[in-house]
Amino acid sequence: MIHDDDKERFVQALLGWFSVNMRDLPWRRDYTPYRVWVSEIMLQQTQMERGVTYFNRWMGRFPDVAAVARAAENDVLKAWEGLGYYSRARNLHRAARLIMQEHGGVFPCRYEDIRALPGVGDYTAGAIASIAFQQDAVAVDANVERVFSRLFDIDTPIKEKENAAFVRHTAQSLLPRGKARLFNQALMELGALVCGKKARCPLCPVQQWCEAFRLGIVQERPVLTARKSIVPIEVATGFLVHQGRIFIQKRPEMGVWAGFWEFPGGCIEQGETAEEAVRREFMEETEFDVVPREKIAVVRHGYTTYRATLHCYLLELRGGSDVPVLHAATESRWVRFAELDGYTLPAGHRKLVDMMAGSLQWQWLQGG
DNA sequence: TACCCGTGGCA
DNA sequence: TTGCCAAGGGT
Repeated sequence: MIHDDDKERFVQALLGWFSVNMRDLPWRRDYTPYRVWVSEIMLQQTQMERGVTYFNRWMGRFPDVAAVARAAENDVLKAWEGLGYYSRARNLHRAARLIMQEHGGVFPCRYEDIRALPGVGDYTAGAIASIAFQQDAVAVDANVERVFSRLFDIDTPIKEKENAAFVRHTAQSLLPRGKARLFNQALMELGALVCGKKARCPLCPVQQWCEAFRLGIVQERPVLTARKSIVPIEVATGFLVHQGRIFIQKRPEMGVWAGFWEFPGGCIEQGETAEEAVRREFMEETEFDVVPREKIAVVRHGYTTYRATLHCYLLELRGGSDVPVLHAATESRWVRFAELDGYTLPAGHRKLVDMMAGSLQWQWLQGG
């Protein structure tokens, strides 16, 4: 428990710990609004190490808001390829153009204006306002919720509305004026480095205020709500090769991987072999009559609530036209292997391309 | 308000 | 292998 007359000591312990243990991250070099914004969007639901890799590459490509606004959406998505949750990239792009048009190219500093940007919710608005502009705003993410669920031994699901409100209110009451940049980051850093899923209580600077620690039930907090279970699926897909070129199609603008390019394919149904499935899927999606010549790879990858196993084939046209009738795409192309680099693909399909590119056996295909 | 939206690391 | 989940937001 943190009593009113104890708040200052708690904050000092937390900030003192942070000043010693904060990680050296690229966006902590200088807290320009643009860099803070991009880092916050990139880190949503993303592991730190991957975020850093994409962040550095992104800054090389888009050094400022204007550079993002100037870019075509395809180039923005290409820079985001492999990171997932691609609406983040689309919203970043929209927001950049909005900042150029509505804010004269200057990143807005008013909380309401930041919050109004597409892709910016309560957490991100608070993070940008506090970290970039030193405003006294809270930034409650899953780290902070976990830390508070233990400090205050919250014994009901942390995602419940009342609990979220309590965490937000409590964070606000603890927030030291003028130090929100440090305080918010310290709380999140504590959740990431010490008070993680597996708690490392001996390292904790605020252990003496932790109710769950006192009760010996740290590992029972936070109380989680049931997640949607992961569904394993078997998928058939592959390279349809014709005159040295590979068939790709562009996915619809709605749903998963909106607007991404892909190789046709789909789920293997009950009682069906992978070869039968890939033939059926090509027929349904393109009206191509294809024949599998060879199995070229098995790729595993997860997305949203699925864990997919991709059975990948080298396919040929059995006959007829090389002009598809598209039923699951807005556009299609026949491209050389090397040209695939320029298209934005779902991670599983990109993985397949990378595997083929790295294999001596398929050099003839790459030369085509 | 549930549900959708990706991905790879880790135990 | 399988489940869990990492600096959430939009609808």
